[in-house]
Amino acid sequence: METFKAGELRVDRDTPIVLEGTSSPHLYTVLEGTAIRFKTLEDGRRQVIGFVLPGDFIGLQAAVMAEMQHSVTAVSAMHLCVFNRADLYRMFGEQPERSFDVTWLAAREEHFLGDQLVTVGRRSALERVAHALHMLHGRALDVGIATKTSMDMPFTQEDLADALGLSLVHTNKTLSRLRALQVASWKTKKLEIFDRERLADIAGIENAPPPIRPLI
Amino acid sequence: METFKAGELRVDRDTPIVLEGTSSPHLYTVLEGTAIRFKTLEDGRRQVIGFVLPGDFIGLQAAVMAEMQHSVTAVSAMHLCVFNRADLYRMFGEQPERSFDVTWLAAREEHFLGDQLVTVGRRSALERVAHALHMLHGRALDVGIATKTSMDMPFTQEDLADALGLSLVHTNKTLSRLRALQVASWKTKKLEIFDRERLADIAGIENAPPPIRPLI
DNA sequence: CGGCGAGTTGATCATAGTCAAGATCTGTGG
DNA sequence: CCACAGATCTTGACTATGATCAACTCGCCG
Repeated sequence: METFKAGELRVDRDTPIVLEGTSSPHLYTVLEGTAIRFKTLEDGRRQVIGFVLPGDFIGLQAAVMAEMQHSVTAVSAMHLCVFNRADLYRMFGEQPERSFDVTWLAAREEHFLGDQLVTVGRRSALERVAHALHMLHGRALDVGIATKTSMDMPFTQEDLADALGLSLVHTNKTLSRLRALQVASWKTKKLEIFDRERLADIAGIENAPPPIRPLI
Repeated sequence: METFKAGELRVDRDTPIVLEGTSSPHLYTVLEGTAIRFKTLEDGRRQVIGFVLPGDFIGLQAAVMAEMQHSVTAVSAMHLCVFNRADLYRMFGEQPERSFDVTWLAAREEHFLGDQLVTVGRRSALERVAHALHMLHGRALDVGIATKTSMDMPFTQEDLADALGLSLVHTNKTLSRLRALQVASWKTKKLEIFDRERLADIAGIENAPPPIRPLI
């Protein structure tokens, strides 16, 4: 993978990394920091379609299709590894293994989106919030940026609300409920998980361990 | 692509093609007919995460990841082209072009899901139904199974409701509204589009023609 | 003719949205 | 170190969109 590395990039919180409708000559993997993927309607309504954690790809869509279908903005300071779009195409010719891994990542992204769609389409507010916290904590554990009982939450409650298709107010009230239930508490950029078991239960998760990811 | 073709398959309406949580040794492209992709919660709630039309891939997730994350069931008689999972891996080594196209398809699927997520998360019932009809008609036009003013709708209203995160009853009432507005009418498996322009307008769609698809 | 799946319609209920006001937290400059 | 401003979070009161329940109709197939 080193062969294809074009450089590194550091960006601040709130920096747009890629924009919906544009085609960047670069794509990125996240070395450090977090971001949100989202789409915006003309009237300002926003849907967060995913959370970007270390190890994730940014800009694959633009590299493969003509242009990005969503925007990505940093929610904390980030450290990115930069690749050239053209090199991706070259890689498909030279490194079938890596190419397969890229497709794996795309399939995984599809999987996340499907899950999110079920959450937004068919779960109640309490289930949604529980599901989101469970997933975020689980993924953060995977990449080693969380402990069993707590993690940093660089997102705002508005980000979460927009991810879940709920209003900010209702999301906040639902978080209070989870706090009252002694399941999880999110205060001042810090999420504390008191009972991950129960959280999964409320979210309606039956579960299995997450798949092994390829290293990129 | 002929090299990798393992056979053909004909299935009836209501036949499950792949199941969530399983890994099939095959993957398919649709030559004819339609299907739905969906996920089910233990308590029976169902979320339709996509509609499968001719030219679409089925089973890519299972081929790339360990197992399928959603089920696919035929909603009309279908004619499928069958490939072996193992051959996909071989293809990545032998045909970089085709491999890139497969990744393109995965990225497109991701795009559809993102759109759907916006619809379910942030649009009103009327907007959702309008958006879904617009998209289905648009895609059907693309693959040549619709005219400018009408198309076959093998789905039930329950399928649509489950795709939009609405109840069946409310979906039905919203369809009545669109009929009253003289925009579109869906009666007995037939969708009629009276005013595609207006439909797009109600759905809140601004924009551009769909991307060119690679032939597989 | 009878039965079943799908679609239609009305009445009532509940979840989540909106509006509004206040509290708390954060960063900035004096 | 403090004061202030803007962002973020919190809580309450009221509203509205869509869910649920229930009954009925229609079309199709035996």
